[in-house]
Amino acid sequence: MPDGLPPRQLREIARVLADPRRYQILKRIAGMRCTACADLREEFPISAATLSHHLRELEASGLIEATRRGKFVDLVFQRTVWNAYLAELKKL
Amino acid sequence: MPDGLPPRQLREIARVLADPRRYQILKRIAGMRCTACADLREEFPISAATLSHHLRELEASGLIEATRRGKFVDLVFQRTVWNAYLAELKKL
DNA sequence: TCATCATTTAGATGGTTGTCGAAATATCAC
DNA sequence: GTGATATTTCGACAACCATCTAAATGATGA
Repeated sequence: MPDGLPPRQLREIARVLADPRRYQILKRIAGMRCTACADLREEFPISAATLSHHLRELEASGLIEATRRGKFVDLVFQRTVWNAYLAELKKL
Repeated sequence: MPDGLPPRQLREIARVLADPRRYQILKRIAGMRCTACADLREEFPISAATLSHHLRELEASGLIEATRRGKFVDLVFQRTVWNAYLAELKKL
């Protein structure tokens, strides 16, 4: 088992998780791989700018990875990071 | 196994956990039962008013219970709620 | 190149919240 | 009661943040 996440990242994740909409978006990405932001916009009543903002935060926290695929963006949940976060919370 | 926590409480917990100082305070309470706010004030450079504010939020989220004991306040970590929260996160 | 679609950036705004000092309340010791 | 100590409430302020619109960038296809 490698070391846990650095404190900085732990704080980032907790902060990112605090917004309900962002958490929903994360759940959706974790549930099925997303190939475009537009997929998400169909499910959440949110502007493109706001969605982009949330995705940037989620990526900065390490919970997702976003790679461009032509016009679209490929969003994949980083389960390893998620599990490391859960492991940290479990210590408490 | 009883039902999970209601969505409102899940959101509350996530929000409460997002503040680093509050998370530290929670860790301290979880680590050892606190019999006074003053115990915490010795460890964290924080005003009494701010500490009171954080404790109120922690209690409102259900993560701790606070009962008055004379001049002091007895703070106990609610591990059942914590475990329920972890169980919820684990679903993702 | 041009039109179009997907996404990001810039800038603004309204709401939330962590923080404090000061005043109020609660409880105990005398 | 009086005073001392512990905690809460009040009121205010600064910082942060989710959100939007509008404009810019990236990428495709004709």
